[in-house]
Amino acid sequence: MDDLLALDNQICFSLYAANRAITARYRPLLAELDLTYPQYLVMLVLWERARAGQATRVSDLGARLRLDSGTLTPLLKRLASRGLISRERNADDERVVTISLTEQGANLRAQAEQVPQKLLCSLDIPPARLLAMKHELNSILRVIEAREEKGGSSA
Amino acid sequence: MDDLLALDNQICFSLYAANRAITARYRPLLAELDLTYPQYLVMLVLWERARAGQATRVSDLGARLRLDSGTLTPLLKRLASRGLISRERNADDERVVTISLTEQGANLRAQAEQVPQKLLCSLDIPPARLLAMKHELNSILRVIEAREEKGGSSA
DNA sequence: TTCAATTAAATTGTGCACAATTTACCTGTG
DNA sequence: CACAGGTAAATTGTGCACAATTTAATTGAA
Repeated sequence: MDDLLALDNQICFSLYAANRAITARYRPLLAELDLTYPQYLVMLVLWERARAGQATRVSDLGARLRLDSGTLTPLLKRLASRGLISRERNADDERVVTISLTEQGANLRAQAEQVPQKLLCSLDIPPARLLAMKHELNSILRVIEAREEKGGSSA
Repeated sequence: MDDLLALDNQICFSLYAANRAITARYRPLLAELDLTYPQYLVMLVLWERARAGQATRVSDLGARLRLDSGTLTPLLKRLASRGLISRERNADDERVVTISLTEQGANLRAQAEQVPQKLLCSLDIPPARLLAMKHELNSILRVIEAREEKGGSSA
């Protein structure tokens, strides 16, 4: 049975299933913050950049999370309507929208700090193993994204 | 810098990004078959079970792909409207819907056979490495799903 | 200066995911 | 038989992803 088409032989299915399973593990933890998983990722970037004193544009979030404005614009509007962030057109370049944390949004970080630890407990997998896996995934991601620039489907 | 909240320290983000990157690699290949990625997964299960002479219910697809009827019902309706599958209520248990391949759906397998090979080329990553990764992902998936049954967020 | 080309974000439209509810049907017990 | 309890799929509603187009602003030549 060396069937390349068998579901169990698709790496991508393992990735797809594992991703959804882990996201499902996050869900109850993030529900306490009233955030979805993509919203949580956006907040992580914003907290990080705020600490570094960097302003954040929609396109910065897009570059970091590999998401386009079609995904981000409505997501950011929802975060804004909840009072966690503000969205402002730049004065010197009206095309650009700058995203800033409100005080409430900045304060949410304290609660979020417990999420990674809780998730690790909830997974109950040796952290070293998760770390190794993360490196492997990142390295694969780099390969894929490198090829993307060269437009390339090989053969 | 041991900040657990840093985006780069979230395993889940690597998983999320890698999953989307690989799915994006599939997209042009599957577009030739006029299938989305989840539709492709459903077809894989159907081809596999048809070969084994097994009938397939909506819930079988759900169990295999970890998807519920909320996702599957509309997806299956789209496949049916394209003539790739048929959906029929069971005679002896009217709650159950059996999914069968049409001739057209069965024939599509021939074209799909080239997809895994093309994807491997397009990724240009040593297959052994992908295989190792798949095993690791599956093993993590098993741990998560085992805990799920016991309801369990640890501590 | 003028206007074609670019750029940033928003909009539109399709298709997942998934929670929650609903509908229809089956099964077992009294 | 009646009917409570459970099961299978469908429906409803929200929120991503992402392709494709649009809007508005900026830049850079000729």
